Amino acid sequence: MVEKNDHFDLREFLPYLLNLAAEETSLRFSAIYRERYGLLRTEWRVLFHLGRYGDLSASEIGAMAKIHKTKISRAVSALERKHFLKRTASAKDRRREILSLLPAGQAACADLTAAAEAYNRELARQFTPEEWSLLLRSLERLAHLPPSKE
Amino acid sequence: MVEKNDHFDLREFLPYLLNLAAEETSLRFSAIYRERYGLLRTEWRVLFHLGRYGDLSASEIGAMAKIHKTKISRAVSALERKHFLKRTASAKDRRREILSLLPAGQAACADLTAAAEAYNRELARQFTPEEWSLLLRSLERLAHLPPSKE
DNA sequence: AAATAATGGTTGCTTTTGTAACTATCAAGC
DNA sequence: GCTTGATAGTTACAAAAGCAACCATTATTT
Repeated sequence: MVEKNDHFDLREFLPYLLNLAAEETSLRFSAIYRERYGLLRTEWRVLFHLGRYGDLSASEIGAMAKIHKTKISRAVSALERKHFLKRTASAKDRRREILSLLPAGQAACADLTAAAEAYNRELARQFTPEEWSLLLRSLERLAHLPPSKE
Repeated sequence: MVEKNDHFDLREFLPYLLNLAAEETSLRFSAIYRERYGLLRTEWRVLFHLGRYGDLSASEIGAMAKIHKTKISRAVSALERKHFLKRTASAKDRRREILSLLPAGQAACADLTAAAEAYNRELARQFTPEEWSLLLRSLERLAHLPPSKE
């Protein structure tokens, strides 16, 4: 494991570090929604968006969460099979489907949101409040999200 | 797009932000190694590790980069097909294969490493030096990497 | 020394994702 | 009103990843 003369280390390469950190932190949480409700990551995200922002169409969710429409389509089907949501054809535009959570979906969403908050707080404990908020803001910038107004 | 009364926003959820940022920053760089050399992400990582740390076995790379052995196995086969590396059976342990870069692999690795450095500098320009180094250290901590000694 | 366990690596099968083509509906131009 | 083009969503096919079973070899146990 002798190091070469070159100076550039993968551990200074931001995309690499981001991938490792993302994988590491996602893993433990994905175990929760997988074990409790048999959800996939995209399904959890769609569920969360519906619970958080109310009834939305598939493409609205896609725009907000940057998920491709085929992934959303499959996630919606899966959530429908679980009776977590229902579709309602829009009256004015019959191409669109309004998605709304059913009681089972709302319950799962509330449960998982609480778990997500707890997990987030646990992650935050590794940092000072200043480090934490700087970290979040830096990631927002890298993800090209509009800065949160808080 | 009316917000619910609840307070927790996905944009404060670290795993979500990490995934978005990772995807966003990986995308542009993956276009480079894909277009120039037809490499997949795992292949690029294996190539880089060999270029950076010298001859290694598959499982050594896997341990360093946290990549599963089947992914490595297939990446090594692909790199071998491209004549980017060769395998040498270890004398003392005939199960192990020492992987070493061939000239074509070294050239590709040097080229891509330079591109990675340039891209990294470009990303770093979005931050002050203090923010940048804090970001890297935070990600290392989240990824459970031993802190870099620099 | 034989049996058992552990390690390095590959392969086959299944699940998941990505890409592109497709249907259906709506919007715009002429 | 018809043609063209855009949008919402689904589906089919291909690429990639995950998982488990599988050789071959080495280490360990008795």
